[in-house]
Amino acid sequence: MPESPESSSPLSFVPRSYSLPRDIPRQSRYNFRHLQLLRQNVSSSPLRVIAHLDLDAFYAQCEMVRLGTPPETPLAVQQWESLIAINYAARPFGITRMISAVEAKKRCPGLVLQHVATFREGEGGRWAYRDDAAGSIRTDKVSLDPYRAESRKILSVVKEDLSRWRTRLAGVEERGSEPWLQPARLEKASIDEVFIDLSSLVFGALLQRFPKMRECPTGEERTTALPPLSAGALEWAKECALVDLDEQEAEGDAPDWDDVAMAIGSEIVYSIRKAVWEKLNYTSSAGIARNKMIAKLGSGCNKPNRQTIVRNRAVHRFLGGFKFTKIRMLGGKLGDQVTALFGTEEVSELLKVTLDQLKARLDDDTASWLYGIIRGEDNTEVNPRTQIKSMLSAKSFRPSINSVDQAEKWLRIFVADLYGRLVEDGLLENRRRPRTVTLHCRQGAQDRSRQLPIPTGKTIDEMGLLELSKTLLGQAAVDGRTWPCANLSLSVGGFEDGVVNNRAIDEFLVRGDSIASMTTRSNASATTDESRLAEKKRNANITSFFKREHRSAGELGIGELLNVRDPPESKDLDISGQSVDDLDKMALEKTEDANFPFWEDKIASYICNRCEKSVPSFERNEHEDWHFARDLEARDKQAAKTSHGMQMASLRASNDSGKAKTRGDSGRRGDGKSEKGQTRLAFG
DNA sequence: ATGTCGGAG
DNA sequence: GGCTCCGACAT
Repeated sequence: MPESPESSSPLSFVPRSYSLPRDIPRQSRYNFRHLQLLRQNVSSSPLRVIAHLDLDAFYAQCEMVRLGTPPETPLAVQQWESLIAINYAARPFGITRMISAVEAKKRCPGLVLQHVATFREGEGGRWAYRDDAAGSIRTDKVSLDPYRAESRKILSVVKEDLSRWRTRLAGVEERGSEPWLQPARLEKASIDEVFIDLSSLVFGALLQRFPKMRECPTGEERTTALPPLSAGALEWAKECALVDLDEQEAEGDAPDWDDVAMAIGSEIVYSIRKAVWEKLNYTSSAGIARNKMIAKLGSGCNKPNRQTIVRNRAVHRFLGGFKFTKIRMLGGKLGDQVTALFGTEEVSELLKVTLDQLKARLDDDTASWLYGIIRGEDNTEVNPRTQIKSMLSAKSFRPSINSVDQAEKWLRIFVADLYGRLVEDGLLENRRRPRTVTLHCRQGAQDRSRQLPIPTGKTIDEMGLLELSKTLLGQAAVDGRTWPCANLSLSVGGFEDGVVNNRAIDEFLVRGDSIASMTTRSNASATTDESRLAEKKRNANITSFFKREHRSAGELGIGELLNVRDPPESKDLDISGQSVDDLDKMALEKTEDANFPFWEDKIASYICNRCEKSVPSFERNEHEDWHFARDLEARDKQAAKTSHGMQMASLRASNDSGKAKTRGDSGRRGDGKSEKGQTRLAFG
């Protein structure tokens, strides 16, 4: 039952206190280099913290908010005679997605049934909520615009809260220059889901709350272990949705910094969910873990309105309890194939299969990926792409339609739909425009499509799009084989950015790039001299940025830049604990500039013994950290490869022969080609 | 560059 | 089941 995160029970999901060691210190598995990787959201960092945030029964909540129905009122969203979303109040009545509206009403007479908004033939291309929509399948087309609009609002609240965190953790006002603390990275995964890479914020919080962590050594010393934590250092609130630890781990054991990182991540996520609830009245669920795959599984574990933390020490037990078909990419034919090949759907069973056995039956890439993924390995990046790549407006016809005339009526509606969305996307401001328009139609099992370039230089308007789509329809219908048509759709794609001045782009590259993305890029394109050069250049830019920042920060006194202050939200969220004493004490310790992680004041250069390039000494730490990150990535490079193609290749190949093969150059290995079977991280 | 296919949410 | 969105591959 939806309720405010706050009202559910005060301060759930949030650790009660952090503290520094007071009993027997225990060596951390992590060192200062690992800590530094966190700063740039490097995906191979063993301290990484990823959140997956998922709105509960999203379409249903949108209607609850729009109609103002209370959380305890059962409500379902209807599309023609079927249901596409059911709120949590309705679920106890046995209402599921695949029963009919009539059946639902029988099971729960008090159910509020709200039909989705629709476009209607001859009504000016405007969607509306209509009482008679359910019976108007012949004249109406579903519109998801209201949900897209809510999705955008929610996303902006999430962003706002994340940026509030960054500001607080950075500890200085933004002054128009690059902040030293990277923003959290956000990936919109679908209309109701986002991934957030919280690593950089967690880094900021660690430095803020644990001054010891700022005493970052230089050079070889950077592999010095992080300060130890004592057994009672981290006390989780008892309501915390913590996944149980693996068998060989005990709650009584001293936590390590990855646990602290998760706790901080959880706190940030809690504050985001709270903001979304308070500002927009939506409840959400979340998973917090070291990568996207686990975070995503976690967010589904305690719905609705709960967040689930999967600590690194809990990953194996957590995953062991799942069917592997729940893992992304294994929900389809690849999953079926694996099930058939190994006679099980359980992760715990599949864990017994060796890598070689997997490789005997799947192509190498798929086998390695599968081997890693069921062991909790997933280094895929949180991809900040926010830009839509294509837009599609479609309608299924039952019964089918039979003429160009009928089809053209729908084209008008498609065009109105797409045009409205293009405007939202920035068409009018000339920020973005599509290059192509495509028409698809289906006749029986036969799919066909026709595509045309959108004339460049001319403004795109509804008339123009309609003309193009009519042309396409004409092309598709020449042989008459398109009728009867069961499905028609129009899409635009190949978006290009409008005119932006070059200086802005330049600046964006410098500002937006991180060591993480540089590393990724260099993996993607086998490292050429050019790319190496480009990397170095960016690296230099980043370094010089920090030097700049150092100087301006120097005016304030370096102590201020990273000064200790109250943990954000500490009052609201009751985190504090006794750690304040420790923090105060540590704050008094004078921190030397040389101890700061990101800069040094030397001018000489040295030759890196890894890549044999000359590197200015002041870049040495970054440079070595960069190699370190690459080494980590190289270890599970296979796992990091995404897999859509692998699936297809593997499936296709397995249809031909017994064993799947990778084709083309997709099997190319990077320079980290690494030993077979050596895909696990040393940490985690 | 265009068309086809299939996966996922 | 309908509606999107995406990416790989073939041509």
